[in-house]
Amino acid sequence: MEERNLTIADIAQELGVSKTTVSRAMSGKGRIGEETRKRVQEYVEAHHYSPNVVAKGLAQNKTFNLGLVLPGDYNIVELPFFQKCMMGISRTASAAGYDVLLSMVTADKITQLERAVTNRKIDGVILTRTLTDDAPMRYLQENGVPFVAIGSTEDVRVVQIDNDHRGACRELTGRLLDGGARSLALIGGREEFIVTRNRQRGFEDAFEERPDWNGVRQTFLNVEEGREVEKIVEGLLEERVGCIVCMDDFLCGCVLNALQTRQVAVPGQMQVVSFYDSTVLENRIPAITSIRFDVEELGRKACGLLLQILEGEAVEVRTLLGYEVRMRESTKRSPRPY
Amino acid sequence: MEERNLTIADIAQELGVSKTTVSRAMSGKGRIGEETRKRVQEYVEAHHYSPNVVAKGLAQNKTFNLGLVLPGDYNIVELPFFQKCMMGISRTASAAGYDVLLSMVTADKITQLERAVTNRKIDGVILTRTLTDDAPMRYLQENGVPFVAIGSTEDVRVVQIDNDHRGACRELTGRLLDGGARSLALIGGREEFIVTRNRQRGFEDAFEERPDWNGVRQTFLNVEEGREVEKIVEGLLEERVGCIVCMDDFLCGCVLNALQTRQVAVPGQMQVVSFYDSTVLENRIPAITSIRFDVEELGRKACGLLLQILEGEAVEVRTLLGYEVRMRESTKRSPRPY
DNA sequence: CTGAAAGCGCTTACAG
DNA sequence: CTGAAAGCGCTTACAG
Repeated sequence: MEERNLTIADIAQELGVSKTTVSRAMSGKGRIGEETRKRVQEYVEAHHYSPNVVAKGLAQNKTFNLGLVLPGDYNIVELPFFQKCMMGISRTASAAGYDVLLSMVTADKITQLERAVTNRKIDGVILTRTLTDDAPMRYLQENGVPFVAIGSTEDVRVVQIDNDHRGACRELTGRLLDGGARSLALIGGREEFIVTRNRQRGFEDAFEERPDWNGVRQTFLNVEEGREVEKIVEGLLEERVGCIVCMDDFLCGCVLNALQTRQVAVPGQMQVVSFYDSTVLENRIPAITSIRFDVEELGRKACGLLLQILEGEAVEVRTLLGYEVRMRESTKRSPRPY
Repeated sequence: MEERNLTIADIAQELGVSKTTVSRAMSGKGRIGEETRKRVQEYVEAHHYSPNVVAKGLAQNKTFNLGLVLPGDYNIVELPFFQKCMMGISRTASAAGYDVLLSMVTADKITQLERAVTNRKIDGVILTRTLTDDAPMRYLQENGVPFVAIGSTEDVRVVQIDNDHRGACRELTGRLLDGGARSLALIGGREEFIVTRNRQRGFEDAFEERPDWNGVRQTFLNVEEGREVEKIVEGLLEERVGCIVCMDDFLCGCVLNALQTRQVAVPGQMQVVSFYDSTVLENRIPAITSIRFDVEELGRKACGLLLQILEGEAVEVRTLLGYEVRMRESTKRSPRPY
């Protein structure tokens, strides 16, 4: 308890030096005698002194807080993503002496973010996803707040970091085509999420790379509910589509349910893949072919970028992280093709 | 941008009053002339002045930050709970002029929490779950940091708030028994989570209330993986158990998968219920009978309690929130009992 | 009702 | 290499 009230002035007095000296001994800035530094450091350690970061911040016009913007809407499938992101971010921040301040925003309300900025509680911000019409991003730009976006955006002024969703989807789709898929359907979520568009592009890239492929493909976007998926799947079965590509594990789960209800065997009668590998499908049988990203690493790097920016260092505007395609049972070449 | 640099001194000078007066006009503390106050307030609004909360904090020895402790381990089923909690907490905090600082802890590492406390970045803490051997809780107590725990604990000194898991499980189990269940099994997660124990107690309460009930019941705790569930279900089928009670939706999902694989009809041949209603099972067919809590409300109230404590108000040490039992198809009385 | 001054716990030119 | 002093942007006894 007592340590909590120990101040730099106490130490200075105790050691018979000035506050300036103590400050310098701790920060390492400014010239200071080796011996003096040691004396101070020993005292500090012995008494478990730790500086008041808030006061330090006030003097330096910094807060040592990073703002983390999280969507407040509930979408179960994305939750593991955000949690892992948070983990990576908060670890990296912690290691650099920063803490993470939370701002939850919804499509129409970014007041929590505004508060944090207005109250000067943060030095910079990490956005955890990008939208086509991105209110938080706009706000930060207008107010000159440094930030990095997890996700992609065409605005070349924003420092952004993302997994290569397009490349990943291109490769996965390519494998399906090369594996003999003749008719396939893509089911995706909201188009306002830029990641949705990138996945779609990757899907299409694969066809463009194979001009000789002749088959049928169709795309359903902005699909959000299980009911919609149900309808779509029903239609696809009538049209004898043989492969369903889902943009995320929630949609994939719905597709699997719909197929199960209708007694359609996977992969026997229908191949199914997901463009995102969360734990939602973990216990599914058969195991689902999908793409895996290292999300915690994404969080760590995003935070690292922001930290660099805050240090005044120049950073790459665009960072693209890798992916891993995991082929599993749901796309095993079917013994009796549909 | 300019507003961001506006200080109380600027306003004082501009208005020809002292900083003291400006400060008082804003805080409402201390006597001040109605006219002066109005002048200041008008200026403040016109120029979008907003005080530097950090400086204010330094002067008042407060931070206006609340620490939020979240588990860093990944458990998909609990994620919606924590997200909703966060939402409720951050909204309430925001409304009261506080921000939320994140600390992710794991079973063996609470360094992020320690950092936040040591750095004097927070005024109080909210714990989002309780454990039998709770390291974060112990740390906070030892360091005299005010906190409230979401969840229950026997330590009567800690301000705690929880949904009535025990009562909810008692009622749900009771309904199953009254509905004619003759042999049932309880499958639950880690015993170190106090919520697990409370659910188990509620389960047992129901039997004690019905001394005439004669049937078979068994309990499996510390079940964590799909494989384990598989084994258990297999055994239960051999023993002709007719009702499986799952402590959470993850376990329930595993149970359903196992039953499906073995072509066991729900509820026809087996009744299944879950003690926690997340969105994980949302699209399951049949719909699963379970218990529903208002988690965002839980977060709001927890935050409200902490805020009261910080204001020096006395609060109820123990708050118990309600629940809702949702009877669904998975427990419809079977037409041809097993 | 209002203000000058000291203080919150740090940092950092500036001078020595 | 070290220190006195001013400053970060607020609040708050104390005096008037």
